[in-house]
Order: sequence, then C-alpha cells, then structure tokens
Amino acid sequence: MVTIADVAAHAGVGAGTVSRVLNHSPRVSDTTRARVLAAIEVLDYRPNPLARGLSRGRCQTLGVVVPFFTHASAVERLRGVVAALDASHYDLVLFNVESPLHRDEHLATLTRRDRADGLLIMSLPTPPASLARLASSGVPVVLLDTRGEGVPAVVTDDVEGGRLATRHLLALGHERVAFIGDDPDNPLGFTAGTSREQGYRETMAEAGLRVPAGYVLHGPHVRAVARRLTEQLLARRDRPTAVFASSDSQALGVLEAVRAAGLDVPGDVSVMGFDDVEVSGYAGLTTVRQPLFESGKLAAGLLLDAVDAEHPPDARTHQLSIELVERSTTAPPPPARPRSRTRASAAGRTDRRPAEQEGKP
Amino acid sequence: MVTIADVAAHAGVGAGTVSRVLNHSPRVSDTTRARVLAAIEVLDYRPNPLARGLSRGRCQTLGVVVPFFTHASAVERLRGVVAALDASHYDLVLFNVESPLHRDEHLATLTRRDRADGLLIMSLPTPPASLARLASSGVPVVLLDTRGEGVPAVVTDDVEGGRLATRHLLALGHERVAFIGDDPDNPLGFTAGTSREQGYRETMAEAGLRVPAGYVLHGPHVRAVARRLTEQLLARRDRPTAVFASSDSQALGVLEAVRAAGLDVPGDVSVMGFDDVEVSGYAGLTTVRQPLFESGKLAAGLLLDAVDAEHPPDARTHQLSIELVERSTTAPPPPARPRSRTRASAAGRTDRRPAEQEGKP
DNA sequence: GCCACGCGTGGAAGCGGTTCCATTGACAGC
DNA sequence: GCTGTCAATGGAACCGCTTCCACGCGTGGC
Repeated sequence: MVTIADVAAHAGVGAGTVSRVLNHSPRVSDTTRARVLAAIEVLDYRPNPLARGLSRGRCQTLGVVVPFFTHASAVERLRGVVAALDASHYDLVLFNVESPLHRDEHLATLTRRDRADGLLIMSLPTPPASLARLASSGVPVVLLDTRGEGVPAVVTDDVEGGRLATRHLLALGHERVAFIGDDPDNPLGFTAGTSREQGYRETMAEAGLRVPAGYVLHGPHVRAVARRLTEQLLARRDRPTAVFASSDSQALGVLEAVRAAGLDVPGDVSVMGFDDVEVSGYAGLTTVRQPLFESGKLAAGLLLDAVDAEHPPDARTHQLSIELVERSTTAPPPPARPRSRTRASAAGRTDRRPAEQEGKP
Repeated sequence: MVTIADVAAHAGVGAGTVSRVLNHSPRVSDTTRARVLAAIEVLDYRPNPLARGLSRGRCQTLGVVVPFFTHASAVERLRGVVAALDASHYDLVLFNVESPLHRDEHLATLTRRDRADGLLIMSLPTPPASLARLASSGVPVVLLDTRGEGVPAVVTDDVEGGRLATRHLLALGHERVAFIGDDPDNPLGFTAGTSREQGYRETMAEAGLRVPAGYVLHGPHVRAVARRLTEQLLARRDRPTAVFASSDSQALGVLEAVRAAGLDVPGDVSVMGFDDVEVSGYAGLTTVRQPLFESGKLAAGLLLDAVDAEHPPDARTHQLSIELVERSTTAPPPPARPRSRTRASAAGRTDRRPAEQEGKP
C-alpha cells in the first residue's frame, strides 16, 4: 500500500507538498509539481479516501434515501440521479427504506458529514424533526418528490396531475369515474396518491358530478391489490365507465381486472394511470407523464451545487411540468345507458345488465 | 461533534476502554461497560465511520458495479442485493458502468479496502487482468451473472435457457424459428445473449432444422431496436412462425412489431422472451424465468460471508435453476403452409402468400 | 546594503478511531 | 509475606491525509 509518504520520499519532497499537488494548490513550483506527479505515476499512488475524508471532514459521498422496492417510479428517478452523479467525483450510497423504523434509523445516522456530504431524500415524507436535525447538522439535503419546510425540493404537482387526468376522462364524456389510490395513512406516509385523489375529487365536484360511496378505493401500491380493488368496482351495479389509478403500476392492475372480467378497454371501461413509467408505453396506457428521470437528474444537480457551494442552497421548490399522454386505454364511455334513471333513483331497482359481457368472448 | 474522548472523559475512563466497549471486547468489567454505555447514551455518541475505517483498514462498505441503465434485469437483481445487505452493517455504494472506460476506471480504484470491503460485479464480463488485480489486492469479489477464473460467481445457465426456449417452440410444432439477440461484440462484452443464441442454434441443429441466413439478428439491448429487427423478419418471404428474443425487453419490441404488422400473437407468430422481469407477467409473455431477485440476494450473501470470513471464499460457481414460464405469446404455428416445398427449393419460387394477413383486420 | 516581504517548502499537529503495550491491583500459591 | 499471574485499564502510537506554522531564501524598495 503506497502512501503519501512514499511518494514524498520518492520525489524527494515533504508530504505536505505532495498533498498540495494533489489538491491543486497554486503554492507549488512547476518543477516540484512535475517531480511529484512523476513519482505518483511511477508508484501508481492513489490517495486513501478514508484518510482524506477524516482529515477534511467530508467523504466525497452522497446518500440517497429511497424506498427502493415500493415504487416502480423510484428506479427511474434513481437513474436520473446516477446520471447526474456520474460526472461528479461523488460516490453514491444507497439507503433503502421500507419502514418508518428504517427511515428514522438512516436519517439519524446521516446527520453527519462523515457519513455523507449530502443527502437526497426521495419520495419519502420526512418528519420535520428529522429535517431540522439535518439542517442544524449542516448536511445539505435535497428532497425529491416530497416537500419540507425550508428545504429545496423537486416535486410534481400531483393535485394538478389528478385534475388533468380527471378532466381528460370527463372531456371524453365519462361521468362515472372511479379512483384507485394509496391509503392516506400508509406506513411511510406517501402523499402523492392522496394529492392525485384530491385533484380527482376537485374536478369531479367542479363538474357537478357526485362520487358515489365506494368509488374511491385505497390499498398498498401494488398491481395485485389494484386488481382486486377493481374487481369490487366492476361488480357494482353502477359500474364505473372509467377508472383513474393513482399510478401506472396500479393502472396495470386495473387493466388486468377489467380484461379478466371480459370487458373491453377502452370500449367498456377507460383506464388512466399516472407516472408514465417505461412499461406504460408498451401497455398503451393513457397516463399523466411526469419527468421521472429528469427529476432525479435535477435534484442530484441541486445537491451537488449545495455540497460544493458550502453555503445552504436556496430552499426553492422546483416544480416540473406534467403532461397528459393519451394512448389507447381511454375513449368515450359506451353509449346509451339509462343514465338519467340511475342518477335519479340512486339505489332503487335491481336492473341487472346481462349484456355487459359483449366486449370479448 | 462528540468524539470518543468526550465519552471517555464523561465516563471517567480511557479512550481505549470506550473503544473496547464499542467493539464488544470481553476485556471490560461489567461496571465499566455500564458506565461507558451510559455516557454514550447521554452524549448521543456515534463513532465516526471514517476514523474507524482508517484505523481498521476497512470501511463497512460494499461496492456494486453494475450496468444500471443497460438492462432491466439489473434492477431486479439489485433489489435482491439490497435486500440481503439490509440486515448487514454494510453500506452499499453503487458504481454505474456504461462503457468499458467507466468499467476500468472503477475497477482500478476499487482494488483497495479503503474504497469498499467487497465487490459485487454484476453482468459485467471482467477482464482477467482486472480480476487478478482485485484478487491480489485482497478485496473479496463475487460475480453475478458473469464468470471469472477462480472467482465465486452466481450465474444462470444461459445456454440451457436458450435450449429450453427453443425446445418449447419446436415442441409446439414450429420449424421457422428466428432469434433476436445481442451483438456478440457489444462494447461491454455481455455474453448472456450469445449464450442464449448458442442454446438456440444447438437445439435447432439437433432437430435437423436449418437456420436461414438472416434469421438471427443482433442489435443493442433495447426494445425499439428489437422492434426494428423484427420488421425485417416479418418482411421475409419465409417469415418465421416464432421469434425467440434473448431478453424480455427485446421480446416486448418483437411483440410490438408483430402486432403493428397486423399479425396475431400467438396465432401467426409466437414470441418467447428470457428473464421474466416484472412486466412480462403483465404482458403475458412466455419466457424463461431466471430468479433475478434471488440471484442478487445469494450473491450478496456470498460476498458478506467472504468479507466477514477474512479468508478467500471458495470460488465455486453457483448456478440457479431456470424454468419455462408459459403464458400467452406462444402456440402452435399457423396450420397448412406448403412447407415441404419451401424446404426443398429453398430460394426458388416467388410464392407470395397474400392470405398472410388473416390474423386481424 | 539592509530589511521587509512573500514564495516555496518541510514538518508537525491534528482528524477520531483501534490496538498494542505497560501498569496497576487483586488474588492464589508457596 | 512475597512473588507470579491475570484481568482491567490507561495511554501512546498509528492509520494516511490535510493544513497550519515556521523557516530559508531570493527579491524589491528604501
């Protein structure tokens, strides 16, 4: 293991000089610098990052706290982060979070520059207390897909996205629009689903449409769960003509359920997702696109700035634009239902509709 | 920043004693231990990992070298790795690799315990020279989805997988089976595609089936490319009745192309993938399942053993079982083609088959 | 010609742990 | 009662780097 002392000896200089060369200090003569660089070359010397970190009080590492398993979109965001960090000299340490315990554990140990020089917290609502501790510890933090008082963040306007999606369905003529989303009190406190639901509810209300009880269903962020929930919706007498799922993963579950029930998408039921993860293009899912990759890249860039700048970054919230991506899972609702009746006598008759299965054999 | 000296002072002991307590040395009396632990508690002391690492020559970090962007399967494997590491006290550092330069750069700096205590190299054929350097440097290495002389590895039998897939298609009655895979001389030297191709070729040969020129196409591991290549296949006079793609991503591209051409899957063309990534279940893709998550978990487990054991791990190659997952993209070939003729006079006539488009309107 | 000045440099003092070595004191064996 | 042993502990050295301080020496200004 060749150390700085070896290089110094080989070049006939002091260790301090070698260090200065390594750190591009201007206070080294050209001839000395050349000798040192030659010695480094010959000995194939590489500074020990641990020693350097100990000495300088920083460790050339950025931590990314991320619910890696929970959301498909996290991976795409992470890709953006990796892309941004590639050019930097920082290593990326991954802290996976699957439970509040997990989260608090990591956040507690990460309040120190010797663990990570900066922190990117992704999709994870962070307790204000933790955020405050981080702030006072001087470790720069950037939030991605979540917000916090006085901390820079890169976010999506989920409420607006929810509106966008719902408006699209209403514009197509749907009136019976159901929603499948995240539990508002899910363990990690993800809020995106709830915000999207809010956008949905607002838009429905604005249009003067009632959301029947049971039209909004919640469950863990998993395809299979969404599928099960959709089955409930499809079994209703006032079956929705459109389902807005709060994420693409869930929308895929909805698609499965609808098709398994022998119904046609979008002939009988329109389906909307949210995120535009890679699969969605393949599945032909109409969805609200949010720039996942770019959001990761941007957030990582902000963090790099903050870390290098030494001064606290401006705590602005950067909101990335969203857009509707219309593919092939949405269309006008099936024609001619005795809707006026349904509306008038909400819970009345037993009008079974046996012809429902015409979509596919 | 509270240091070990603060704790020692607070507990009225020497720094060495605190260190012994921290490291669970038995040579500390119970009363002293209690005092020290109390002081740690009161001061909320956390050892500086950098200092500890510098002192002990290790850093409680495992490096994962992975072509993060290139393969969808890498993410699933990474999930397995993360899961295995969750229980350990090691941090995970991600080294993304997208080019040979990238790879060599990382591999060169990682030959030291101060960078990572162990290395997991994923899907990345590693130059023997790099492997040798790593071995002599004493950093334990485990390979995942790639092999190397004298290094433990977790692999899939890709050749056998290729056979499995091809046999499945032949068993269904297909004779015109095409293959879409990776370029054998792709920049990073991925070999999985080539091995799968080998399995395909062997099986075809065993069955006495000729692989016409142009029936095997190569291109980057991307859906869009596979789609384009498939268009070539579909335009042929001797259009294949089945396409085996060397990965699910590529198979999805094949599916797109076939459907875009107005053909039915599996009515006109059967499609097989490889990997069984999460999407495939949704897409109903028949594929060869390899346990991606488990492979990551196993490899990470081996690495943890090796790192903790201090002795070089037995360099065994662990081969995980593969299995065929039959879904809805494979079926017997369309009936009644004048096949005997085709076989006999390979390049002869101009027999156009205008009835080809019967699959869908 | 002398003195400040400043550049280039060597070397020591940390950074915060671990570990080895020496010391102390209790206790057992003679 | 003295010595040998051993457990418990304090403290110094060290891990490899950065950085500060001090020093020597050339230079320019008076």
